[in-house]
Amino acid sequence: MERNEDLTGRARIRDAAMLEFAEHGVKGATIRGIAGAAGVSPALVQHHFGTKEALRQACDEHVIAVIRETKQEALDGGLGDPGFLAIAMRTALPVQRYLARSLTDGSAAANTLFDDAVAFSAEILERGTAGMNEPKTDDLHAYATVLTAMSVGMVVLHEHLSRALGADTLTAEGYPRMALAALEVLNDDLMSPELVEQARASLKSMLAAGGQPPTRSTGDR
Amino acid sequence: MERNEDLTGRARIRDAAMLEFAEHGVKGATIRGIAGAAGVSPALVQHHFGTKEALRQACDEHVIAVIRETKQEALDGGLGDPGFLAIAMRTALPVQRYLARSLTDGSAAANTLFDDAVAFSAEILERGTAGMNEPKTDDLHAYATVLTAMSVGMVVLHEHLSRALGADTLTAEGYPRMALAALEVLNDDLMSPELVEQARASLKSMLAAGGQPPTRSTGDR
DNA sequence: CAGGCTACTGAACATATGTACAGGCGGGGT
DNA sequence: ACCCCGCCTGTACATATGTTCAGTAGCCTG
Repeated sequence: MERNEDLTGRARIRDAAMLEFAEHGVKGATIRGIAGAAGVSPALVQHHFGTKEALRQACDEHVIAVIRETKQEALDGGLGDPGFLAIAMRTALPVQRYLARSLTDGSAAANTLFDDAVAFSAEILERGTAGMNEPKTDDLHAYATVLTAMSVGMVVLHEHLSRALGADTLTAEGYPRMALAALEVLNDDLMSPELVEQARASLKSMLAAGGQPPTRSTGDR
Repeated sequence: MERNEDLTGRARIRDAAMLEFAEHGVKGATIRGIAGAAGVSPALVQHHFGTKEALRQACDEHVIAVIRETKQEALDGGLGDPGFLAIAMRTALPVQRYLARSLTDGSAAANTLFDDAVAFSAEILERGTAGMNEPKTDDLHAYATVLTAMSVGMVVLHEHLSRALGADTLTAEGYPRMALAALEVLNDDLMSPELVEQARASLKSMLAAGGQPPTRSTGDR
């Protein structure tokens, strides 16, 4: 499996690279910095990935794989409370930060990922699945695009969101407060009242606890 | 005035720097690239700004000045249709792109600008000005923060928005379609129905014309 | 054990890039 | 006329950085 190999060498470098890329940008991150963060020599990075650009592509592919995996998992287990936002919560933090940076740094993977998210969002809105209403608009594609951009934008701006709210919105500490506000900002017609109330209750309990999401107790993994 | 001097040397460099910074990031942009784009020698950049970091700060200060000026202008002339979105539309395109990049590259100016936008948004929401309703929420600060992040996020992700919609959302070509969808995505309670209808009508006329905002009926092109 | 393969390292190299320096050009004041 | 001063340029230099190369250690296979 890929996972076994993941724990050794190559994967450590790739994970470190994702963090460094996210922190300093593709151009700002250095091979030496990545190697240092991974605890290996700079030459090993070249040995495994050859070039910096190839390393970047490896990160892209890994992110795509994780996202697809997470999406499938969410679809199987019935998509959670506020849809996309919940999915974003699940995916690993380094992946999110790398993706957020890639969206402004520019990468083919980020582009297709965004476009896929728009298509997925449009699909869900169209055939109102699980408490999702079909919005009354004459431009559903633009609707889905804007909705996606707003969701993704909250991840891209997580640093500023977190600073303004006083808690990291990418962790369970600041996430519920942000998500609750998002539920109020967005149009009520999007979700059925029951689903809204369910999501709100779930987020409020998360807010009170300040800890892990409550879905942990239902035991899916 | 400052404007006369703006046309010569120093200002050309600063404007070129904003574009280069926006395009390649602070780290990715090079002195030589900026000088080339401005049509001057790399040494002149040093002569005027001394160091790359100082040039960056000069860009920051200029952006802050432009934003403040635009905001004041918008406040005096009665803030336009959908509030912040309209303001964003007005500010010069290079400024927006530079700001969007700075928000993810990290800069003190971008941070304070975002925080100011949140405070301004909260202020408007609190004392419902000009058709703006006070939202029914028990966490107005988070509400204002999320609303601001969503608005700003649309600018930050303008490249992806534009690709998905097939038209540049930072120009009058793609903007109305995006703004119309945003009006539908956001909660109706935010603005009074009259203001919503007014904004929608204005945007639709802009969409039909596909040209400049209706405030200037002199059709060129 | 021999051989080879893979993970890994230190040193070296070429280029890109920020920065400093010395000087030229043109105008305005004495 | 002379000189000073701001705008501007070409060149040079030190460093950062991506990349290459030769070589070592461990391990598996024959």
